[in-house]
Amino acid sequence: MGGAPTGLGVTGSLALLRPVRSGNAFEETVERLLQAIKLGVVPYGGKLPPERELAAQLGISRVTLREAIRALQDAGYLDVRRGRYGGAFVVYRPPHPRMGDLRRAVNEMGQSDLEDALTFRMAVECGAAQVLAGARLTDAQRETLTATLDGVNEAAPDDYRRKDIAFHLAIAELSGSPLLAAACADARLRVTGLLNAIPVLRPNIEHAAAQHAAIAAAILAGDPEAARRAVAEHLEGTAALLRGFLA
Amino acid sequence: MGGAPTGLGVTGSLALLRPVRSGNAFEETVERLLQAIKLGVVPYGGKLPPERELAAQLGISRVTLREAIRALQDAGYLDVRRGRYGGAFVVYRPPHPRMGDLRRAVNEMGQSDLEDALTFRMAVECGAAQVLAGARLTDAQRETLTATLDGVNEAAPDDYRRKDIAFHLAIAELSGSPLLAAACADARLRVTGLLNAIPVLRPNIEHAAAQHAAIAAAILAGDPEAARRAVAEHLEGTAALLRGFLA
DNA sequence: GTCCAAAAGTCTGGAACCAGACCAATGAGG
DNA sequence: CCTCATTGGTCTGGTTCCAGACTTTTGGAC
Repeated sequence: MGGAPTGLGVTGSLALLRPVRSGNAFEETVERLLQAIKLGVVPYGGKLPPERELAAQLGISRVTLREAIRALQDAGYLDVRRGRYGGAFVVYRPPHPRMGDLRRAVNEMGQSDLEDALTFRMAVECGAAQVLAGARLTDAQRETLTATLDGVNEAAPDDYRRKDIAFHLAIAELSGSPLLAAACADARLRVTGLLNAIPVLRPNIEHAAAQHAAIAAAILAGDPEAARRAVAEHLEGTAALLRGFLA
Repeated sequence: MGGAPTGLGVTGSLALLRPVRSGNAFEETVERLLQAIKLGVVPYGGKLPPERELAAQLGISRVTLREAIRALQDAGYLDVRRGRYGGAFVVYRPPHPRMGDLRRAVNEMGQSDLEDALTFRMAVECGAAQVLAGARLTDAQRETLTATLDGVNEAAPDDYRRKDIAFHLAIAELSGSPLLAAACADARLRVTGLLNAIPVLRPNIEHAAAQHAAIAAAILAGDPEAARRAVAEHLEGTAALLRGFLA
């Protein structure tokens, strides 16, 4: 095997020579909007930004955006009204989750993709918590953290997921690294569909609440190691649950 | 402003409604290939994969890939030869670094960008090492790790950076999470320009070698905590050096 | 010297996507 | 009731990008 020098070999080339484009602009857009709806970024009854504005934000043409909106309209997620004060309104309530949905959702995703997403999330969220705990926090930062923590604890069941997301993302954003925050958001997105299929039960909430409190406490106490461990423990729980549903 | 309900507010919508396409396929491809060359994924004298294969990996058409290759050829990075045993060969050597270059490079980058990149790198590389140390390693994985470690230690000065990158990326890729590997590669890319501007001196190499050895040992011993700490210590060194050059 | 496989180079038709101009509907406010 | 700003709906021409078939060059193997 003379051949050309292979450099780092497979190592590195896998990461660097990965696909440049995620794929089809239309499908990608549908997926994004669907995530925004299911995550509650745009709540029930809420309105998407005007087409021209949204198209600019997403970096696509209005035509492509409209196709995506049309698809979601046909699928019953959106109600589009024209005229002033019109727009694309969210007409979708997340169904109350059942364990059967979860099993289906987990198996829809490939096993390797699930493992990838869980590993990635574990790494970046632990990293964010550790960084944040190691930083000198301002009063405003401390307040934001406790406020979002309170938000989860006081959330109505229908709002629980949204508040939970807000707490996790707050840690990421407070870390002060936009790159790290984006990575955490991305990681969360990849498991959102699955987490949404987990019923929100009182014991789970209480369990999670204790872990959330531990995370916040460790961060506020400035103990990076404890913060990292607390996040790891928290995420390990849901990760194990999801893994358990693999065929 | 009555308006529509805003959901998670800025949090989340920033991440969700970000651009779907990174931009122009051609430019994106040029950038990628350039990174691969500068990172040493394809070393001096080495050959890029055949066009058809590479196009498939990058998820673009051969036409677009060829345009990118042509641009790099014109810019003097590649030498393209046809016929069997032909291909696109790397004709580029990173210039020998001087401290003046480093100062300039650091200040070219914004302070916040530098801080962001360093934080991000710290988080994801620590995460990767921790994950890898916590996994049950196959013999092949162990061998890959020790082989890349030996690679750094035996590297000629001109080749040191490449081998160093190979070692760091090997840890990321062995973690088994493509997402995490991509994040580590991305993080490394953001500081490559700076690291390349640091002269490779014997004391630095010996210091780094000891830290590399500690990292590998912790991973092979299956001690996630030690692995994480070893990586943190290793990265903290260069991070402090770079921070010292801020205006 | 001839053959052949592997690689770059070329061409074509079509699909996806875009930018921008223009049309149509809607409902609050005068 | 009328006006008008705002929003979705439509159309047109052009650019980018793609999939695949085909051609040419090259150098090792026989």
